[in-house]
Amino acid sequence: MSAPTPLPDVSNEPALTRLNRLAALDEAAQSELNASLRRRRSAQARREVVAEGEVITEPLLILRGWAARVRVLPDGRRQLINFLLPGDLIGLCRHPDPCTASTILAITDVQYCTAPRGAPDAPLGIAYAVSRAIEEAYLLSAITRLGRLNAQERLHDLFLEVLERMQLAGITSDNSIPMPLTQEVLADALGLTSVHVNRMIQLSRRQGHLVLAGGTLTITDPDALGSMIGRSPVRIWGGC
Amino acid sequence: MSAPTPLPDVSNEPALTRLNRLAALDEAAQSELNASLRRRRSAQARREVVAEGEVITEPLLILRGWAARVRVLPDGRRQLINFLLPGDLIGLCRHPDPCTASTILAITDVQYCTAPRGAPDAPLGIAYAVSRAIEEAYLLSAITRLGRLNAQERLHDLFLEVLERMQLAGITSDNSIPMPLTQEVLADALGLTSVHVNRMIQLSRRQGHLVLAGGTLTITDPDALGSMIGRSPVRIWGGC
DNA sequence: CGGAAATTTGAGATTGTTCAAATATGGTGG
DNA sequence: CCACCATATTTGAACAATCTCAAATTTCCG
Repeated sequence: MSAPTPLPDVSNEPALTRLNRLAALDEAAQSELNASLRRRRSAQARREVVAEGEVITEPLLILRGWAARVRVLPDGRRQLINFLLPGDLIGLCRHPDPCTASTILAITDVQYCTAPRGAPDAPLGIAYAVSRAIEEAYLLSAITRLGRLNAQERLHDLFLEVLERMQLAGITSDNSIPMPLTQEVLADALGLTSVHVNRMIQLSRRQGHLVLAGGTLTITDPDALGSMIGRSPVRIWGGC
Repeated sequence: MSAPTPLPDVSNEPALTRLNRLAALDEAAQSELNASLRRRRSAQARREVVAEGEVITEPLLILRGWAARVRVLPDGRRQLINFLLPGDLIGLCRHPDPCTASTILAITDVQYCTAPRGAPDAPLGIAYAVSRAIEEAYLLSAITRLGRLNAQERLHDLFLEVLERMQLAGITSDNSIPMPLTQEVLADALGLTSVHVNRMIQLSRRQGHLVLAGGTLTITDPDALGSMIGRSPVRIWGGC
């Protein structure tokens, strides 16, 4: 009954699931990825994965956990620019890159590996390109979030973004996701105070928008919540 | 004494100045650009250059005036995501691009043209890549600006960004720039109210940080102002 | 069971908003 | 050159959102 060796195990590696959805990976890509996956490194929570100004020699692929691109002001104020989830890439610099003055910080314990080189036209390269484009779209969303949404809306918008991204990576299929973020970390991402984040979470709980307990976040009705703030999911193949 | 015909006239086209500084353009690139430049189109202030969701078939190059990428919420709130100045490119999509749900709005009258194709390794393609990278760096800055700076700091930070970019395009060499933006437009870029923007401008005037009158902005001491908010100019060749 | 970290609560201080009106400013036609 | 209009800036005062600072509580982990 023993079947021939199947394709490399993609079943439970969110990073593979995600890349595979961005562009159908061929066998070459799969095996390169699997080779990389085996040489995984890890970073402890609160440690820097890539320090500010450090020259990234190779792009990295997040496998497990949450990291974030963070910028710190001289007086200590801190802004989390974006979260990096399994399947996200770091330092994919297409060309001479103005060395982005930002640090990559492990929010939880993080596992990552070197992202195998992908020729621009190979499936892997296409997946990378799509990934970059998606990342940029989320950056634009973050600007609108911080500029024009109020505290509660910001919270909802961020939670919806994370849900959407987790679903893409196959980490969840329903409306629940792991939520290891401290209210303080959330505050630094939302441009708010942790005290105020706390109050907004409680408000949203009372209103039945979400359930947040025991490290799990459930969003009652993502579509309804999204339409309240004019949020449309980031589309993967929008044309262009 | 008549010299041989010089290279195409780059002397007073900010877009050429900028691209030429991002990557030394060879004669081929110069002449392609000049050909494009001659077929310039224009858009009136307050008109859309590219409507939301519209498929961009060709990348565009801004030649004169100010445009902005803008996102509008269902209830009318508006966020200007970034400004597009002479030499900036629109719709440089490297690959399948999640059709960015944002509109390009002409803030002033704008002249633009089709950006000539640039092979990835040709000088033009390199200039485009650097341009993209710079744009992304400014997006990250915008997130920090909106998330962690207060009203007056946001104003200063934005003004410094624009000054920096205008200098790169050779539009100004001192610390003065044209400032055609309405306080209302500034407010939409800064995530503030036009009333509050007004008050912050007056405050900065009183403190001697800037002079703003007659459509011209002068920043008294850019370096000093920048260091007050931990702002470091975006570097063009940061390694990587 | 302890202790450190995270969440929650309260009350007052700030910052930024809202609404409305007053005052420039710039461009246009006469 | 002036009067006039539309648009942009400026001002005031009340209000709302968010922050700050401290002090409980609760939760998590060993």
